[in-house]
Amino acid sequence: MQTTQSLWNNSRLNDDVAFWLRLAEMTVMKRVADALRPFELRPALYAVMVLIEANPGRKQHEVGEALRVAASNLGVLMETLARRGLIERERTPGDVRSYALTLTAAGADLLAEVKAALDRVLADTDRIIGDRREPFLAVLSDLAGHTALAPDA
Amino acid sequence: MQTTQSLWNNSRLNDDVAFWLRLAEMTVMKRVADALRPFELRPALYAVMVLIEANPGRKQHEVGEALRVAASNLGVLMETLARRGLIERERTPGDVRSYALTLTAAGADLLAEVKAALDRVLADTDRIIGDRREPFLAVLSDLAGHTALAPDA
DNA sequence: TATTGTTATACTCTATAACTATA
DNA sequence: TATAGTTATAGAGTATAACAATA
Repeated sequence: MQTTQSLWNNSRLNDDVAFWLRLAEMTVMKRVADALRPFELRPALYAVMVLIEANPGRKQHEVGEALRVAASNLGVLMETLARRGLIERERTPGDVRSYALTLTAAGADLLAEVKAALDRVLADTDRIIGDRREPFLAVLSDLAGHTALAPDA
Repeated sequence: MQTTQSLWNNSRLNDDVAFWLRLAEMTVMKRVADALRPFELRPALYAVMVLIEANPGRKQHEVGEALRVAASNLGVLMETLARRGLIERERTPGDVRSYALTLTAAGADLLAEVKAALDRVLADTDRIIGDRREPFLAVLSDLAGHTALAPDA
């Protein structure tokens, strides 16, 4: 049955970057979400943990900017991770309003496990991408506005 | 301020296709959603209309498969479009259970307007992608499993 | 038995506004 | 005045299961 094939071939969507971007993102993120589920983590929570691990002591709104998560939504994510004992929030000395975010030992341990599990899933997508990885990432970064990589100088 | 830059550079996410895919998709689809809002359409509704226009008479579950939208959710979308008089659902002669989907004249008129508005937005992303368009679309298609393009022969 | 489509419900992520407290 | 973070609420999309009607 090649029903869906002809549907796409007849459609303007076949040439539409936006919707192929959407389909590809859905497919990949679904795999990521499935890999995270056994750890009771969702993509947003995992991304927060990775960023905190790589940048300990950062403030909440800094993590939010990097991940494009609104401050209001990030607060809930942080509360979830803190309540599970995976991250720690300490008031910064300089500014009492903000937190310094770090992973707890339990958080670091869990993250190591998660990364291993996720690597198996992402290895699959890496294989699909093959040697097109670098130019592909470049386009994605450009489309994302690469504000997270190269802010207006 | 280059706060977010260092956050990404220190992070494993910097090399992670899944999350760059997510950021790029969010950025582009936000523009699409903004362009559709004046017409009181959402991305999912627009995609349905385009697919019906290009493939008149198709059944509901066929459109759902092409767009990767579950039948349960697609029914609501169709009801929305039908109630606005943008699509028409006629029972197929061969199978009383299924619908033959077509755009109404009003639906076709609206879609033409929407496409013009959307072209202006997508032209912007096209400019960013430049001559990398073809290989970029190829990777996206591969990641999406290209089941919508080349079903198991 | 399998398929087409519907209904209901829950979950995830995002967006917005109003708010407190501090700088 | 501006910033850091919280709370509440709404919206869009997805996922699942149970269901009726038909093939």
